[in-house]
Amino acid sequence: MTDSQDAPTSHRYEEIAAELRGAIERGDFPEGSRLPSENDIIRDYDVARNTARDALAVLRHEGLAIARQGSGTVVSTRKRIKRNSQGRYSRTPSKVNSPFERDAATAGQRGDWECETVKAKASPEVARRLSLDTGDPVTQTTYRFFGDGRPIQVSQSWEPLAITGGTLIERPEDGSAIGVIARMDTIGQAVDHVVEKVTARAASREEVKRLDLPTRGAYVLVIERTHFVGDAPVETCDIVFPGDRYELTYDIPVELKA
Amino acid sequence: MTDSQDAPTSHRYEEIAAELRGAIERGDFPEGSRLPSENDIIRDYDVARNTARDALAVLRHEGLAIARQGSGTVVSTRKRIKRNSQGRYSRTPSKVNSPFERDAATAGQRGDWECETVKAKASPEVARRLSLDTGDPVTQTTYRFFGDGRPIQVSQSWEPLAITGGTLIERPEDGSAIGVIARMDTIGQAVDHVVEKVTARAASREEVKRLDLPTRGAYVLVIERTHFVGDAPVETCDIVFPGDRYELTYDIPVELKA
DNA sequence: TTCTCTAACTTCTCTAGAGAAGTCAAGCAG
DNA sequence: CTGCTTGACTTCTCTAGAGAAGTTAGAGAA
Repeated sequence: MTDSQDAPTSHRYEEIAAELRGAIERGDFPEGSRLPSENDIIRDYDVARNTARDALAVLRHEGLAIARQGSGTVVSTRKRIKRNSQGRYSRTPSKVNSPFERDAATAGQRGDWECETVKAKASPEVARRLSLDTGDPVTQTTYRFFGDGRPIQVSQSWEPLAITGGTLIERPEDGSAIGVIARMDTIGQAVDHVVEKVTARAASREEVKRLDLPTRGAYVLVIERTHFVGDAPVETCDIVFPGDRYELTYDIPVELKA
Repeated sequence: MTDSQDAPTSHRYEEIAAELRGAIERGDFPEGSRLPSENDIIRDYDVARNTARDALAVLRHEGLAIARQGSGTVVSTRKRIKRNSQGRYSRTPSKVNSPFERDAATAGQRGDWECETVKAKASPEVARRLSLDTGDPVTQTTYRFFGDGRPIQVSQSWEPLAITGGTLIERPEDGSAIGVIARMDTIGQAVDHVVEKVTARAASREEVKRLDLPTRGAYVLVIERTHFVGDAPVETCDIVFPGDRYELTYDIPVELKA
């Protein structure tokens, strides 16, 4: 629930942040417009540079503003991209677009992506998630997704070569089947459930670069996803989103009365 | 995936943060132990106070450390509490403990909670989520959950009085049935699915207080949950977790071949 | 027109302080 | 032994600068 009527504090940087926040919510600064610069705030409020920076940092952290060195601090979009698990994991996916493209279209954005596949050896973490031994061969695919040209999602997927090696779908971009479930079906692996673990954490330096996030204080949503055939994992994947830009929806059925 | 081998930077505060992070990972500072104070860092690294603070801020933001004014900065626990949707929404829940208590027990913690119910009028947001009109009467219940005595989850739930008013389960703490589904069953409302929307955002000042979070840079995971009988919502709820302390798991079935 | 350079911005990093506010243990008064 | 005060810590807020690094619009050259 939104509780933006925060109590007043006696701290100068909070006061300035609250004033700017109010101005943004009132519409004085529409999306994409420039907020007062550090020097403007220093002059207008008669404070030191660090205090002005702290005020802007509050707004940045709330996801209300984005700062770019040399360019200024602008009001960011507050619309979240909705990612729905419902209909995402289907045997018969759409032939014309991917779940990601549909999510982007729902948010009024043009979806686009790039990917790269390499053969690698399973790290201890990947081995654990795929029930392999460390060092076992896997295909590792790195994706980057763009919304209207700006990166909004990165992910990395691993599949055991013991399962896909030598088949038509050894590389995710090969073959005509779209999506892990349809691809695995073509080699007789019938995925029957998918597990998604959701966490939030600070963005790593690598993610800051790849997702074009602010250098200080950015956080991300991470989905650690695994496709299963019975108890056997056949694919695992890390999906990383900018924390303030996404909304993940899960629709959970409740079993009927016994 | 963990990528803690971040590239070196030419920034002093990042260097200091990297050294301290390394020391923590090496085990030099076990969980709960005190990190060097600002004054220690000023002396040891010959930097200004703000630079020392920036270094500690990096670790705080990563969830590696927690600062308390007057007391010091200590290494925090990195174990996440696992919240599993699997088995959470059941017609026949355990009689002896709640899902929350089981989650806490799995993390080796003693679970405890407090709650308070009032009658209220639906806000526009609550009305939208419950398909009511703004101002319609609802019961509003506020919960706070504790793990080993420390607050680790707060939530607020709303139910339309039009459904529960005058029944035995008008207030969630009344009656013998535990959980929304079992309670609704006793008045003939058969919940058949639950929708959970997961987002991450900066913690509000209110949440900082109620969850005992650091005053700067804290973020939370939020689940916006609604119980449905067919298309009709019968309960909606906001659940707020400290962002770096939880892991949410969803198990999604995949329909068999048609 | 198109390209390049420059000057005037912007944010980011950092120094060197000061005082407020909170914590905590030691020692003292009862 | 119990309760209170005191003092030595701690982090937090803020001042008043400086230079580095990145961006951008406009002037002038080709």
